[in-house]
Amino acid sequence: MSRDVAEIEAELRAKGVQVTRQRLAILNVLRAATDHPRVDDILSRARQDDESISQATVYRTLGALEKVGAVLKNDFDGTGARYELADRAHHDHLIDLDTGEVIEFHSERIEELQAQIARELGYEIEWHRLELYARRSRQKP
Amino acid sequence: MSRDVAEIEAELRAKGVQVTRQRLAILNVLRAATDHPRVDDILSRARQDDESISQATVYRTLGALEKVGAVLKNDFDGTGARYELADRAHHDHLIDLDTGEVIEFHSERIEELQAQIARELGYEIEWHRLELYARRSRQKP
DNA sequence: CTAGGTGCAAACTCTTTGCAGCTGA
DNA sequence: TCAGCTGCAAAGAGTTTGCACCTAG
Repeated sequence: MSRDVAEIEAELRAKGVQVTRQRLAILNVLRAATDHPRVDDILSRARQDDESISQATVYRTLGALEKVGAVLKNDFDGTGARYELADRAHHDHLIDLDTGEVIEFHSERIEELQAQIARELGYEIEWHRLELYARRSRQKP
Repeated sequence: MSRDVAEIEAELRAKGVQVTRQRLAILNVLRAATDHPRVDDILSRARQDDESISQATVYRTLGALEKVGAVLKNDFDGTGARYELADRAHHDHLIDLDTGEVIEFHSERIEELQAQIARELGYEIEWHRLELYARRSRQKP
């Protein structure tokens, strides 16, 4: 998976989304990120590329990219949005309560159970959010 | 489950939490609620009981109650916190994207799978959040 | 009596928006 | 060219906090 930015760029154009210098800088930041950066992090990282980019543009760009499904928005700790590129397979998150580290995982079985539960309630899932807040297990001391 | 407010009150006292007139009003609001009210809703409902209660008190009370595990905080749509009494068995939420209605459900199988996944990653779950955003299934038309 | 709670209003954080100028296709 | 994007600064929405007074236990 994990497309490179040129590919993402082409897809955005195909969807009629303008790809500007600023948007490219933001996409590059997300492409390079191994964490799930917050808006301010994205802004400061993008500024290393493009000195003049503004906070408003970052918000507007992330909003636009989210709308076309190019990025995913999260808010693990309720202190503001965190973003990631939506270019890989679907996954959920486990958040290390001590370090804040975010680990991605996927369980087809859980996905199926969710769909089944929704179906039984008369619903079809549009999307879902599963976050596990956890601590490292104690190893034998 | 579903304890009445007098019981909750006693437990709070046992935990060293002062139970004031205002806190009681808020607990009664949550006890009576069938939805997952936002802070402003809780404030206005509580004011029917106690005219003078302030917004700051609602925020501080909900914070205090959450800290001792008496209430649960949610934020389904990212537009602010919603609260519910933590007096029933654990459950997750399905949010109707068209009506905003919140349906509670529980799956022991999903809980187990979550714990298993965490274990495999070397973690122990402290708590988790599972939200299904869904629409009513099409019936045969 | 007094540690802790309350009301009020100001302050804060995160996010959105109006506007005039800029720019990608 | 010109619809759409951008920077700036101001405005919003939700939440927190300092302070003087009040009150549960």
